[in-house]
Amino acid sequence: MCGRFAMSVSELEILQEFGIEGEIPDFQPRFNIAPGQKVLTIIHDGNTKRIGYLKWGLVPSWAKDTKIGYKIINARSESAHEKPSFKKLLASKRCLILADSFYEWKKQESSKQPKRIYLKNRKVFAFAGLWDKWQLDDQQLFTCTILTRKANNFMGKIHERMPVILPKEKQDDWITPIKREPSYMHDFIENLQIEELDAYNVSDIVNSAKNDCKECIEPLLN
DNA sequence: CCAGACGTTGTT
DNA sequence: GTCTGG
DNA sequence: CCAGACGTTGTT
DNA sequence: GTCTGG
Repeated sequence: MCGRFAMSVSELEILQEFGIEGEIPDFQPRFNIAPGQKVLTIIHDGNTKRIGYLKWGLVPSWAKDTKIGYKIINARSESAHEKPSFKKLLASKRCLILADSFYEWKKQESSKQPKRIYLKNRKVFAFAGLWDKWQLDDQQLFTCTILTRKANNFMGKIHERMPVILPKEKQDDWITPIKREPSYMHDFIENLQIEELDAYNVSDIVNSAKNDCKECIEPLLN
């Protein structure tokens, strides 16, 4: 699963890495992003690639209220193409969710050790995400969820599952403004090459989402 | 047909 | 135990 | 994901 | 909105 991550690189690095023009409103590096918070994302609206924020935790357009969002922070990529809640989003509401690392808590006998996982090349990357727009009267809400898959060999040492990370050369493909068959997107994900990952232990200061500070991403000594 | 769920992870 | 907040 | 709250009525 | 269960 993926329930916490970081996006601590500079604005300039993001603009360059994802080929975006202009600037990012309210930009700030984040060290401890939790469900329910805004996350930096890129979509293609048919004309241009747009960078902006979505709230993490999917609230489908049909939801009667927004409470469901707290639960749908991930979507299983193995079955998303046949689930009523995700099928249509997979066809036409795909987004990049920007990150430079994510956290997993490895279970020990009686405790949990938080770990920071990042690309071996240490670059900023993109999770494969789905988004939706929810509306009721004059309220509207744009939300997203992170697709997951079975852990690869490396991640398996830490956790059963892992987020879907898009290799750089597949990012534009993922957000192409063309409607795709859900099963096509399922195969697309299944055939992705999983990036080389690395990990280190971090302080349990990261446990509390109130601590959005640099110490969260620093290697734990001893 | 209508009613009711629609999700994930981890744990039991 | 379950829900909310971060 | 984890942490922390979770309730009412009446009185101050 | 769309799918499943009855």
